[in-house]
Amino acid sequence: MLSTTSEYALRALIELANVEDGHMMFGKSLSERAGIPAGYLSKILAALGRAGIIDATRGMSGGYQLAKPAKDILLIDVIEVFEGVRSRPACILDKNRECDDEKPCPAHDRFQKTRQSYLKFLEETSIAAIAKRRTSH
Amino acid sequence: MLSTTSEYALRALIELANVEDGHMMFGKSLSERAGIPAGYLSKILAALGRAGIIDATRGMSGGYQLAKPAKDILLIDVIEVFEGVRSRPACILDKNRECDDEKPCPAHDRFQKTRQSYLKFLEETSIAAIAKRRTSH
DNA sequence: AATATTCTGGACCTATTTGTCAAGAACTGT
DNA sequence: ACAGTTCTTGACAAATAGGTCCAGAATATT
Repeated sequence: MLSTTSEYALRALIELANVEDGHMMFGKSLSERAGIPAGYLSKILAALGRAGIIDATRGMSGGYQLAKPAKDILLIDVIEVFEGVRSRPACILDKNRECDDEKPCPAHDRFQKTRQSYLKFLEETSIAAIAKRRTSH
Repeated sequence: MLSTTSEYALRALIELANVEDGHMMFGKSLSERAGIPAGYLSKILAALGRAGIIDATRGMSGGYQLAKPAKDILLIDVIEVFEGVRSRPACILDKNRECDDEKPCPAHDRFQKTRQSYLKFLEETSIAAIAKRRTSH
């Protein structure tokens, strides 16, 4: 469904959403808690940083934190960082094709409902919504 | 969503479903009509043959044909040939995890509806259902 | 039987994804 | 300023997916 990289990114952001406001989490802890190879995670976090989704600080009292409230980070925002235009579900028979009501592929009608459901999930679900601990009390 | 290989397989089977009953289609024609590299398609068709989904005959009047009625070939049957246990939509946060109502991941509830919709689509849609021309009249 | 045709299967190649590693930059506390 | 820490970046390695090619097996026609 999602690439391994996107799964990693979401899991890391969920961990960060569960950190107390104003506090940071080290890459090492994040890696252990989310079950992600530390070296690879550092590249994912760097990309999320460039995208303005998280902030990073170096040094002893550094670490990572969300750059904005978890409720303002949507799943689609995260996935787009890593999968670009392929983030939104496309034609089930050809991911490079435009497939809509005007130019439907033969499976368009049958797949439509699932596609809409998935698209809605990605576009309307925030990190806050899927993090266990609520950041706002 | 699907791997390129699975998309190719579905497109090829749709073409075969639209062939007149009892007739065969050459790999060359299939490759052109479905827009699939001929050399790669031959491996995909060989796998579908070993899985009992299509039959192949060599020689001048040979080619490929469905091994059973298109209505009896479900999308999940095709995809399983190439993606194995990863065919069914799994946990959105970890494709290697068991994620169900007993041991839900934090996103389980929100993703549930989409997951069920996609699973149903794969398990209840046949090649006949998405081939333009109906094979049974 | 010879020939032309088509599928089969293995070897091989290329691109992408995932993962590793280390040097260097940035930050903090002493 | 220095030492200790943490993030950043680029080079590189491993694994997987996608694709090419061709010798050989099977089939039908002559």
